[in-house]
Amino acid sequence: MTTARRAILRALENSEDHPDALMLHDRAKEFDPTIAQATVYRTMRLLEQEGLVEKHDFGNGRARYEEAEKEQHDHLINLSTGEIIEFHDTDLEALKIEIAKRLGFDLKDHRLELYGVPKE
Amino acid sequence: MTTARRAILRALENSEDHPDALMLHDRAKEFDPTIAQATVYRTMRLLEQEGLVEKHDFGNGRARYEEAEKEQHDHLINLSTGEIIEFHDTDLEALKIEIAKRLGFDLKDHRLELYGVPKE
DNA sequence: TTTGCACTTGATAATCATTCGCAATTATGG
DNA sequence: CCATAATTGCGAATGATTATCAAGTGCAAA
Repeated sequence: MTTARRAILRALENSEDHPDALMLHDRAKEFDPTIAQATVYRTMRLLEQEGLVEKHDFGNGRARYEEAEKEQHDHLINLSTGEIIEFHDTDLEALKIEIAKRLGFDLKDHRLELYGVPKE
Repeated sequence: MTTARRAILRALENSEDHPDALMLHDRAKEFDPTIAQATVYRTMRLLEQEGLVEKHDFGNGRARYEEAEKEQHDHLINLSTGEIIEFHDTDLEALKIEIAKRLGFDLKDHRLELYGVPKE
């Protein structure tokens, strides 16, 4: 456990949005001003492998991260603002597993993103 | 409508898998040996904007394409082989729309990928 | 507390998919 | 056919991410 990693972890914990590597770098610099961008990438990869972080691609070319301990959820992206909304639906979870089973597979992972605009 | 575009379209029509830009380039060379990689990218971007092609990211760093006229479907990726299986589920479609509505959004687009391994 | 040493780091170069710039070529309307 | 606009091929540029490598750091054993 090093200074750099502590800084990145704190930056991540303080982030309610789903930051990308650049945002994390900026935020981590507050705790360790000399931290390098490469260290952020290395640490996020490490945390992802450890299962402590989830990496997402919301389609803007760079990966977004969030802590992984939370209960299972999916994302709705507000196309008007870019805001990311988390949601959970039990029926949906069950249906995903059911569909995979029907096709002859054990579901190992999945990814669902809804893209929408505010009603009316 | 140029030679290059005809070659790319034919390559795409002949592809049942979900080819990436490199695969399309190789296949299109069969019809137009001098075609450039950049032309494939340009053409795919064009076709996507026209709504004739769908672009997917199955998590291997490069985009995969498929014709867009087909009926709505999602994808299940076989983690053991990389094979991509298309499926459609009416309940799932309805549920996506319903969830977006519940959150106050009109669903404009969505992306669902299931990753699984063959049962037992 | 030192020391040893494996693990990290910062800086920078390398990679990989994709996009750009531009001169040369081709499609197309008249 | 001709003129103009659109498209191509090539190679360079881009942007996110990863690799390299010498220097620095955490930490367990002495």
